[in-house]
This record gives sequence, C-alpha cells and structure tokens, in this order.
Amino acid sequence: MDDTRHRILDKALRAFAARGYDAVGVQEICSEAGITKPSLYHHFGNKLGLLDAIACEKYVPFVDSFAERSRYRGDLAFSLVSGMETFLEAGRTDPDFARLRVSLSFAPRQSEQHRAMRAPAERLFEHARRIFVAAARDHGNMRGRDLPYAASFLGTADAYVNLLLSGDLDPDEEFVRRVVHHFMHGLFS
Amino acid sequence: MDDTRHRILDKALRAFAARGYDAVGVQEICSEAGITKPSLYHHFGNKLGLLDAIACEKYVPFVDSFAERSRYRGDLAFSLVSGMETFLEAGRTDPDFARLRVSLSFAPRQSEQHRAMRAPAERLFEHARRIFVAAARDHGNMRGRDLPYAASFLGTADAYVNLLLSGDLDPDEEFVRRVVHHFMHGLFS
DNA sequence: GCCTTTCTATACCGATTGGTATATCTTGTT
DNA sequence: AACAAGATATACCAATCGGTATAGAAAGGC
Repeated sequence: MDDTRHRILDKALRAFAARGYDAVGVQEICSEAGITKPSLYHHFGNKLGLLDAIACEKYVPFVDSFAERSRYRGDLAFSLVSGMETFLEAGRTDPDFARLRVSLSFAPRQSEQHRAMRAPAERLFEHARRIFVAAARDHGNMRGRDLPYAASFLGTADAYVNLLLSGDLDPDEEFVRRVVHHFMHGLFS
Repeated sequence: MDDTRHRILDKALRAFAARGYDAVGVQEICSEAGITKPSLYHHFGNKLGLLDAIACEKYVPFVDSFAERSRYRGDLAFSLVSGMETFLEAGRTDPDFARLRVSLSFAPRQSEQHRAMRAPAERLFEHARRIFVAAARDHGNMRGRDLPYAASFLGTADAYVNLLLSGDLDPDEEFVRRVVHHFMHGLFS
C-alpha cells in the first residue's frame, strides 16, 4: 500500500533527524514501521533511496516554496521576511525534516548524505542569491556581493531554525521582522 | 611513540572531515596511519576517544583563541572582526578540523558526534554571546538580543568558513572588514 | 645483568551492517 | 474462476562493524 511507503519514510526521517543517516540501520527503520526489509527495499531500492525520496518529496517542495515566496518584486524587506518565514514555518510544521536539512547543510562533501541532498541545496542557494542580484538593480551599492549575502542569509536562517528546534526560541512575526531589519540595517537600528 | 598518536589522530580527523564520523571505520584509520587496531585502542580507548581527543586538542584551543581575540574592550567592530578572522584563519591553517567542526555545528542532538563536541561548542556560543552582552552596555538598543545576535554571527561565520573550504571564496582582510560592517550597519552602507 | 612499563601485532570475537533469493499473500482484471 | 502484478514475509548471505585476549618488542630504571 501507499500508506506503508509513507510510514516507512516517516520513521526513516525521524530516525535520521535524531541520530544521523549513517547511525541508523535499515533494520531499525523496518521495526519502527512494523514491516520487514524486503518491503522497504521494494519501495525504495536501497538505503540511499530513502534519502532520495526525502530530497524529492520534502526538500524540493521546500525550495519551491522558498523560491516563490522570496522572489524579489521590488521590496527587499518583504522578500527576506517571506524567505525567513518559510524557513521557520517549515521548522514548526515538519521539525524532523527541518532538523535533517539543517544538519546536512554543512555535511562532509564526500558523504552519501551530502550527495543525496546536493541538488536541492544548491537550488536553494541559487534562489537566495537571485534575491540579492535582483535587489542590486535597485540598490547599486549591493552589486557584486550576492554570494556572501546569500551565504550569510542562509547561515543565519539555519542558525535560527536550529534555535527553534532546540526550544531556545519561539519566533513570532515581530521577531522575524526584527531579524530581517538587523540583516538589512544593522545592529543599532 | 607520541608521534604515532599524532599520526593516528591526523588521519582520523582527515577521514571524519571528508566523509563523516559514522561513515569511517576504525580499520580504515589504522591502515591510513600504518598501524593496527590494538595500537589505536591503546592510545584512545575507543572510537569515540578519537573525537574526544579532537575536542580537547583542537576545539578547546580554537574556542580559547576566539574568546581571547574577540573579547569586548569597548570596540565592537574590532571584536567582531577579530572573531571572524579567528574562524577564517582556522579554516586556512587546519581545514580538516574546520570542516569537521562546521559539519558538526548543527549535528543531530542524539548523535555521538554532537555529544563529543557539545561542551566546546556551547562554550563558543557563550563567548560569542558575551560580546553582545558587553557591547549592549555601550549601545543600549542592543540590549536583550544577545542570543539571536550570537546565533546569527556564528551562523554567518560558519557559512563563510564553508565557502572558504569549498574554494568559492578567498577572503582577505578587506573582505572580513566588509562582512562585519554588513553585520553591524546593514546591507546598504 | 634483570625487571617493569609502555607500546604494537597476530588472530580472533559476537553483533550488526546493507542487501537478496525465494515463496506467499493480496488485489484488481478478465 | 483464472490469472497477472504488486506487495510482503521467512530465512539467509558475505562483509564489515567496534572491540579484545594474548603475546612479543622496545625502552627505561635499578
């Protein structure tokens, strides 16, 4: 059944998020999902197929959502607030995926995890970059700095998601607005 | 010999940085170091002992260096530039350790890696926080925001280290100064 | 000389790893 | 009712995992 497939993926995601891809055995996922190994391998091919499915079914939609909501339409603050909200809302609605994504955002380059998540992660970076490239047309002195701006913005976003998932933070709208205000106008404003 | 111990740790660090702690077997580290398992276990007790040694002999000095160089002495820009330089210089002088540290900065909380690096990582965060707590005495409207400021600063620093290690960035002094300027005064200045 | 301590290698351990050959069961189609 | 196709289980595989019991070198103190 398709319900089985969903249950397997759910348990796998939870385990990967809690202890990391390599530390979780296939057998454990099967036990948690109440099935046996051949069933898992029927649906996903191999262990890496679980990550691929997560990339396709979770990461890609997340990137799409970020791309659409943060697209520059002439108001940089609006794009950055929307983008940051996308990150934080995803952390609330699907904390397991958010934790996995954050933990893999700086993963070792030769690891299987990094390879599986690489494509959507790079797309995410490109979309963040586009915001600043587009905004530089209206704000000349931003020109040519889109790479460090994108890296800084995403690094900051991941740091806040990490705080959120740790329970050290419960960001409301006002918080997000202030965070972006800091990013745009500095510490003292 | 003490030289053996150092060689083991060096190979372990390189492998962990490239592919992740769980993906690297003890046997592989031994082969790389040109020794056998009992020798490794004599020096480090168990596999986790390798991470503990890295935490003690690499992470702790890094945190100490950051704490001393970034200590607030009345000039926030100077502290932040010094702190950022500590990160980037460490990425240049010891890229393997830097890659491992960055890859573990958002590691799953229940993983062995996270537990081993937790203490120095939390100390690093506390020292970053202290900068902003101290600076808030001179700049009143920063007060009470030290947690998000520290998270954002460290997230940004890790993002730049990650770019540096990927070869997408070769930050000079001017770059660091501008990054901190952005952090303090915003995008447009 | 001898003895103790530190270090290293041979050879092995049980447990778990990812993965599969084969058979059975379920389900919709004709 | 017969059949085909997808889904699940039993039982197994070789390989690798982290770790160790035992014994032989090496080295310093006496």
